[in-house]
Amino acid sequence: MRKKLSKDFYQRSDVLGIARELLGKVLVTKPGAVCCAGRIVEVEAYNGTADRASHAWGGRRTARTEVMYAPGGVAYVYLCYGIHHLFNVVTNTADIPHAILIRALEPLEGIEDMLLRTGKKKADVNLTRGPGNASKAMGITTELTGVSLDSNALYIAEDGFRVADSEIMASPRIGVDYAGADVLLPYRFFIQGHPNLSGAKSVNALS
DNA sequence: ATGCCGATGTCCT
DNA sequence: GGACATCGGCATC
Repeated sequence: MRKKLSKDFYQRSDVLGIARELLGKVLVTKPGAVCCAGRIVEVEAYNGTADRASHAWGGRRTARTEVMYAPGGVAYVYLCYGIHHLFNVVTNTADIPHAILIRALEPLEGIEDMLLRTGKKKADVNLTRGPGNASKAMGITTELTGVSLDSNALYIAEDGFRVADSEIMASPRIGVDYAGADVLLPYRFFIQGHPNLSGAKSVNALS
């Protein structure tokens, strides 16, 4: 059985710990008549105003990023490169703009609908590999930004699946070369060896 | 297997 | 005008 994560889960201050705990949890959407579900296997933490890779670096605040300053437990979905809808989870309390990017999923339910939405012919590892692909497969668009994660249309649940600490790896984040020294921060977390992982398969630093 | 390129909304200089 | 939390296709090794 699935149990939705509570607001308390998201509103804690340790964004790195929350990111790690999201591995193995189940993301559920209902973009149409059919529920879709995928297990989270890769995430990246964005550590608020102090993090040069974050949209909220230096306290920046725009119409797009406003939702990052909301209390934790809502979705932050933004358009990347004008094309891809990237799904993030907002964490911490009001005015502390922490967020966690969901980068890859293992498809569990609604795979036929995922294929229709993505236009892919086969459910291979690319279906939900990478943040743009994962969001597209799950039917997540910028229309869902600001939506509470206790909504029936979009939530994250615990289903008893356990990820051992020894399976959890950390590495620098992907695609943030502009972030100065923060490029090197090991804020990407993933389940070791999982087939749906994005980025370089080979060299992945230990956590 | 690796690399370049185009698509293109939002934000920044 | 340029950069960007990306991806797939096509060219080349």
